[in-house]
Formats: sequence, C-alpha cells, structure tokens
Amino acid sequence: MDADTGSDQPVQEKSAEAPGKRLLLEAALRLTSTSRSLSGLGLRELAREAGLNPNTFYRHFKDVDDLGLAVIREISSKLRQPLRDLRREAALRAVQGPQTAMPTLLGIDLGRGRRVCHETVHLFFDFVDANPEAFIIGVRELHGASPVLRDALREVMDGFAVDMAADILEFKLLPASIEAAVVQQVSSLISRNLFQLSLDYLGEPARQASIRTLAEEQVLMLFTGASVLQSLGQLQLPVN
Amino acid sequence: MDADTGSDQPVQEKSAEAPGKRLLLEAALRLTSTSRSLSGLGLRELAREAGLNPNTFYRHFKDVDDLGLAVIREISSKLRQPLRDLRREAALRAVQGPQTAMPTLLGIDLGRGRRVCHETVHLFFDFVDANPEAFIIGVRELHGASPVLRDALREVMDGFAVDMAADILEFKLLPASIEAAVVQQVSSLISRNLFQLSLDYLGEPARQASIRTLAEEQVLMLFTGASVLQSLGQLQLPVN
DNA sequence: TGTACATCAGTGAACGCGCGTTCACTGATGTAC
DNA sequence: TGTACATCAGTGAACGCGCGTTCACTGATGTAC
Repeated sequence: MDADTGSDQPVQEKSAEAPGKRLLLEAALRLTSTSRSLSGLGLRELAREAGLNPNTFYRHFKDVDDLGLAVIREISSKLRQPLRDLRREAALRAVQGPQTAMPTLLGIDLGRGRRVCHETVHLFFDFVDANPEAFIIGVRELHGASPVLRDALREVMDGFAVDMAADILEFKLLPASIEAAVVQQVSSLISRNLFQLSLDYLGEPARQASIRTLAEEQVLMLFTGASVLQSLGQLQLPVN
Repeated sequence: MDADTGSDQPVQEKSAEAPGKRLLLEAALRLTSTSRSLSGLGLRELAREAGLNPNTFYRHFKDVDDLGLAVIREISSKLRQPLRDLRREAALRAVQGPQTAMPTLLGIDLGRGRRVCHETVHLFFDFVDANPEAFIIGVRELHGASPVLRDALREVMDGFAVDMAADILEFKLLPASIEAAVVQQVSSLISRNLFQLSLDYLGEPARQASIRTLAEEQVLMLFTGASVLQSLGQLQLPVN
C-alpha cells in the first residue's frame, strides 16, 4: 500500500527535502510576513516557531543569513516562472479577444491595449492573492538592509520586466515603431509599480477592487504616454 | 568673544536640544543608512556609536522604537517642506521659461511640460544628493516591518504627492480639462517613482546622470499618457 | 549679590536573560558484502 | 537474507557573551528668596 511516495507530485526541486528544513523555512515565512524583517530573525526564535530543537537549525543552514537566502530562492521560484506563464496567458487571451470599436491614436488600438492591461493586471493580483507572503517579503527585502538579498530580489523583478518586454515585442502589443529600449524601460516601470501596488493591495483589503482598477489605469497611462512621445520623436532615453 | 551662541543659526525646532540626544540621533542615521534597519538597532550599539554611556539613552528616549519615531520625525521635517519649496521653485522657473517651438498635442504644450519635468527632476535629485541618509532610511522603512514607521513615512510621501498636485493645478501645468482626481493620481505615481529612483541613484553613483534622464522621461510619459487618455475620455479611475 | 535647592544630562556597576554556538549523544535509514 | 557500518536529522545540556534595564551617584545649570 501507499505506492505514491512523492514521485507524481508537482516536481520537487531537490528530491526529498528534510521535514525539519521545510518547517524552518515555513516558520521564517510566517514570522517575516507579519511584522519582522528577514535579517532580524533569530535562530532560536525560528526553531521555536517551527517546533524544533534550536540545534536542528545547524543541520540545514550555516547561519541565519543562509536561511534568508534560501527563503529568497524559494520566493523567486514561486514568483518568476509562474508570473511569466500567467502573463503570457493574459497576452494570448487579450490578443484573441473580439474586435471592438475603440478609438485609435497614432496607430495604437486602445481597445486592445486596454484588454491586455485588464487581463495582465487581474491575473497578477489573483497571483498576489495566492502568494501573499512572497510579495510582502519580496518587496520588503528589495529595499531592505541586506545587499545580498536585495540583489537576489532585484534579479527576480528585473526578470519579470524583461519577460514582459519580450512578450510585448512577440505579441506586438505596442506599435512596431516603438524602440525595444523604450519597451524595456516601460516594462521596468510597470513591473516596479505592480510590485509596489501589491503591498497596498495586501495591506488594505477594503480597497482591493480600487487598487486593481488603479493599476490598470496606470499601466495604460504608461503605455499610452510612451507610444505618443515616441511617435512624436520626443523620447530621449539615456544611453545606459 | 564668541557671541554667536546659536541664536542666528537656521531656526531650531525645539530650543536647545541636548547634545547627547543629537549624538544618538546622528548615530542612528549613520548606522541605519549603511546596512541596518531602524528596528534592528540596539541601544548599546547606538550609545557606542555615539560615544556615550548606554544609560544616557534613557535620558532622551523611552526605548528603541521611540528613537525610531524621532528619527522619522527628523527625516520628515528634512524632506517635506524643503521638497515642497524646491518644487514650487521648479514650477515657477519652468513657467517663466522662454517660448519654444515644440509640438503640441491635444492642447498640451510639450515644450513647457518637458521644462517642468526637467526642473523638477533635477532639483529633486540635487536634494537627494544633499540628504542621502534621509532618502535611504525613508524608502527602506516605508516598506519596513514596523507599521508605525511605515504610516509616518507614507504620510510624508503622500504629502509630497498632494503638494505636487496642488502646484500642478495652481500653475496650470496640465490642461484644465484634466480632472483633479487624475492629477492627484498621476502625482502619487510620480512621487512613488521618484522616491524609488532615489535609491537607485544613491546606490549606483556611476549611473546618476542616466537615472536623472530616465526619471525625466518617466515623468513626461505619465503626464502625457494621462493627458491623452483623459482627453479621449478613456480614463476610468476607481471611485475610491 | 549670595545661598540653598531642584532639575537634569551623563556616569559606572550590576542584574538576569536570551542569544548563537558547541559537544556528545540517539535512532532511523541506506548501503556493502 | 542477514550483519556491520556509515550517514544524517534531530536531541539536550552547557558555554560565554552582549543585550536591555535598574540603581545610586556626580556635576553643571537654572531658579527662589
């Protein structure tokens, strides 16, 4: 009996993770997402929260910083690929949507743009709902005191922006006349803003619907602004 | 001799602050702006950095959180009014600038808009240069673990956005057709972005010139996007 | 003007406590032969 | 199939240390009379 010993579960990164390690990582997520910073966690505090002997910590991590990095890695893997997947899904859905009679401006189909924003933004916030701690800790440590963690998270967020830019080019979500560099920059800006809004979103449950709408409008504003300025030859991006 | 005992210095908030208190606050700024979070500071560590007996701390603060609040108050006073002043200065300068032959779009004078962005952004970053710790700590604690500090800083940043919106209306920096709510929202977005960029700016000295230009373009994009969308009746801001 | 007293920033010693870390141990699981 | 050994997650006791906090004291400054 009991033949399903894990081989048909969602693919595990490092086969057979020790239960204690999981308990410690989860304890860290729990403690951090409420009102602590990752670097402020204590080893004994973690063990207590995980229901383990303080010493067990050393079986899995070198020190607290080491665990911090593991948490970030876990968060990264929770965020990057899934986010990319759902954004491609959003783009596809929007592209295949029905034709609408919306105004066009300088060759930009606003109806289509709005659809893309709508799909992307809502899938994004659904994802925030599904992974609240990941966003709370991610954004917090992105500006936190530890340079190591900061760099690791910046990479995740940059990755998100790069993916977005790639999809925009691939699905031709912006007019072809817009330079790749501009697309990249707008994507970064939107990415930052969405992550930032995710904290507002989680922190103010009463305003969640408003924040979704707000995010949608902001994304639309940026794309529109970039498109218009570029087509007027008014964008002067820095060389670097 | 030595008649100038402080009465003609830049007006001091609370007359005759004890030297120990100043030393402690400055120690906190120093320790925090490098690689610590405010809530992670220790009382003895602070006293050591300030060159005082650990006990002296209690003469001025209830506990470490109390000092944290004092630091935030200090940062707020360093930021809010000065920022407002310099932004009004930027607006005035830009308004009085020479007429240029720049394209207009839907009634927006892009030349003038660009001037305003340029002035505002550069005065902002000059100010960042002059108060680096205030920005580092401010942005960090804005997303930090302590709700009290977060709220205090959010107020500063919201204030900045509100001031900006008021000035935009007063100096008619955007077409009158644009709703006040839209102006407010764009201002918030820009405010957030500038504060966020200030960290990049301080953290990557080699890219400072680029970041200034980038910030300018982003502000312009947002204003343009908002103007265009509003004039097309395509903005649907949330009620709340 | 001088004296007595209160206030207050700063000192130094001492406390108990929780922390990170180490050591020696246990018991389960996997593996070699 | 059975035996011997290695590996490794987890335990429990003990360590020295720095921490926050308290107490009693000092010395300078301001104030009342």
